[in-house]
Amino acid sequence: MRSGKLEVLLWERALKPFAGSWALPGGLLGEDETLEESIRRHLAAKVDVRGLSHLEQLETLSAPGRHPETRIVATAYLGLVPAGSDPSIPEDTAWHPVDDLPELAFDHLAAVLAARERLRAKLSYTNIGFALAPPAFTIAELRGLYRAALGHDLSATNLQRILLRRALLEPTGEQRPPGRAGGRPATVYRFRNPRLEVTDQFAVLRPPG
Amino acid sequence: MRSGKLEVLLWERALKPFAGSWALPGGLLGEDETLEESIRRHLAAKVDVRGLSHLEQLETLSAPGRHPETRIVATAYLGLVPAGSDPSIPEDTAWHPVDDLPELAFDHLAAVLAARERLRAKLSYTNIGFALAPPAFTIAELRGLYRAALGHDLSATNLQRILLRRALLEPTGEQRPPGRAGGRPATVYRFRNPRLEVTDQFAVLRPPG
DNA sequence: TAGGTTTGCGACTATGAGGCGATAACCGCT
DNA sequence: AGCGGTTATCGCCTCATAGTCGCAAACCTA
Repeated sequence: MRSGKLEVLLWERALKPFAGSWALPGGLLGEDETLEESIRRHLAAKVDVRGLSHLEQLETLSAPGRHPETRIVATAYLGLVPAGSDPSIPEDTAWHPVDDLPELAFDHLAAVLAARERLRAKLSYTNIGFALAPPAFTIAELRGLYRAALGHDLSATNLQRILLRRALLEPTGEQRPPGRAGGRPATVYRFRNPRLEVTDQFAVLRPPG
Repeated sequence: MRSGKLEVLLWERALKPFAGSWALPGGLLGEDETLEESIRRHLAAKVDVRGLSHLEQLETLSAPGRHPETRIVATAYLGLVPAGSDPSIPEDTAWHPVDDLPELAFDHLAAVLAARERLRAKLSYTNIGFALAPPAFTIAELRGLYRAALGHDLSATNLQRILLRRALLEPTGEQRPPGRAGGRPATVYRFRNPRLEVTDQFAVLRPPG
């Protein structure tokens, strides 16, 4: 989450094939590592992986022609970084809004779209917001994150009640002072559990109206 | 679904490694095929794949030691066959109840458990029942399938209303005559759409009481 | 025709999402 | 100090849907 938008870290390819196109970070699987270890290893070459708040497997892409030269089967992962953390990234990488992507190499567009779908679905029935949110936040700030990730607006009242009822949030005890225009100070919350947790409620978060 | 239980087709390994253990059907990915094509090809060697009512990718298993001799990364798929269809299978394969599995080769137990979880979850928010049910059925029969797949009982009244409200079922117009003991004849239903369809309702089907 | 059995359906309850307005708690300005 | 403006929070209401219960429908056998 950067400046109110859901963004993805892309890497500009210098070599053929797809030179000049943007690609997801990744690389070849080593002899003695799992896929997740491999993802973390390749990602560590680009960003500080300690900032990674969540990592989960998506689907495996296997179309024979997906790489124009050799046969490569790729497994896509969804990795999340909390909002506000601004890790330094190399020259050849950049954040791109998911809603306004450049031309992507290979079938990486499918992977990005699958990732967004997975994220949207899990926002409704898990506590995956913890991976998107900073350590502490107000309801209004959290609403902004959910709005950007879900792609539609939602009621702050409703969001607060749902997350509190599911016991996913807890107040830190602190308050956020109001801005210039005044207003009641907002209570600061944090996610109770910093690991993925599935709710027994499956109700989707809907747009108002 | 066989005799009221959720079962999985396994293949008894003759060769090492894991000789004598049971394994999921499958095989190596060919040079010019997708994973799904490969699954269908290997499956065709065991059963009539035309009976396959659903096929979807699960997760990709990549632990370096999962094969004791070579390095093999495997992608697990969930395939479903409608109840009542009894395809002929070779000598070295057999159906095993998912709740009472023999010793499985490699990490195939993890794949089977993941498949069962995926199926249970999708029964609640998709029409995946179509892949488990025969072409036509009564509510009581469908309830039996759901009970076996979900692992718990559920109310026939509730199941009927939910599936009808979501417009997943439609009556065929026929009726099933009652058995020996009598009783009101049951209306026969079928699934409206023979392809996977995600409901906007995410409520989980709960056990009674 | 009486009694038993299974299915179907309508009425009721419970729960949680979503909407709306009142109130709380701050600001800046007069 | 008082007042209008602003933002956050909370309580109450409505609505949709899941789940429960019991009765009526429609069949059987004796």
